[in-house]
Amino acid sequence: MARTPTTSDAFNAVAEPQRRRIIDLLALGERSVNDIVEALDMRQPQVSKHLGVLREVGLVNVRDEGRRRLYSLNSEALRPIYEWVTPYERFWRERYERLEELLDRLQRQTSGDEPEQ
Amino acid sequence: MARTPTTSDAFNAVAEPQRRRIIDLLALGERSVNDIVEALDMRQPQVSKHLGVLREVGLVNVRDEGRRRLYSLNSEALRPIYEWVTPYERFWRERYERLEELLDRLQRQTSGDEPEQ
DNA sequence: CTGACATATTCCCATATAGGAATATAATAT
DNA sequence: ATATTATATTCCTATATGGGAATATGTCAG
Repeated sequence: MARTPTTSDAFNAVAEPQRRRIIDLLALGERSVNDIVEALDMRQPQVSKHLGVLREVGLVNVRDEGRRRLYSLNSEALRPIYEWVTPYERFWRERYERLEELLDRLQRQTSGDEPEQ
Repeated sequence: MARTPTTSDAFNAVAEPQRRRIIDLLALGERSVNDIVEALDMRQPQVSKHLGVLREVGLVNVRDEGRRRLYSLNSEALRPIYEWVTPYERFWRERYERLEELLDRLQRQTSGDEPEQ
């Protein structure tokens, strides 16, 4: 079998850095293809292709306005990623808290009986 | 150019569903390759290969114990994903809150002057 | 209708998968 | 030393990618 296709889910669609840039831009509001091309300094065909992938996994919506096509973000589609990764946050947070506590203890332990330098 | 390599960052490493399963398992604690093979019902070589990718992007640590190799999760490496996706949560949360508010208003509006059925 | 603008599609290619199968390497036990 | 167990690596193949370049499609203006 080959690698999981980019269009198979949000995880794969978002793995490509350029597509994350597009998403980050669309977070600011609706944009035409050309807006994206200029803002991100990419070639038009590649932007269209990336948008195609994003559309296929439901990450963006499209709306026709004259001869332009306005793309907007559908943030809901990011939810599976958010929900998968969020539980892991407690691991490094806990570690951080333990570190803080440790530093605190060291601080108290050394204050007063150590000559400052 | 080809697709962004799986070993280029956590985003790409994690795009593969089997690798997420491995991560989810390691979240429970250190595991040997064979533990993973059995728990996830995968072939040993594929597990080793997936672990290689995860190792390369720093998502797991290894420790030798006799003839076994114990892999553990390094959740810190998930942080870039967490930090990228988290800001988007407010989008759907806001939408949800607006919906709640709307339902609340409708509730108040209809209560009392509508025959129950 | 024609030209100009906006977007999508097609063709090409180098590259990298993920899994299967087989085998290599490593460590331990006897 | 040899067998056994645990893990890694190699070779294979079908498949898909992302970018470049060129072109097709669509839509408006005059």
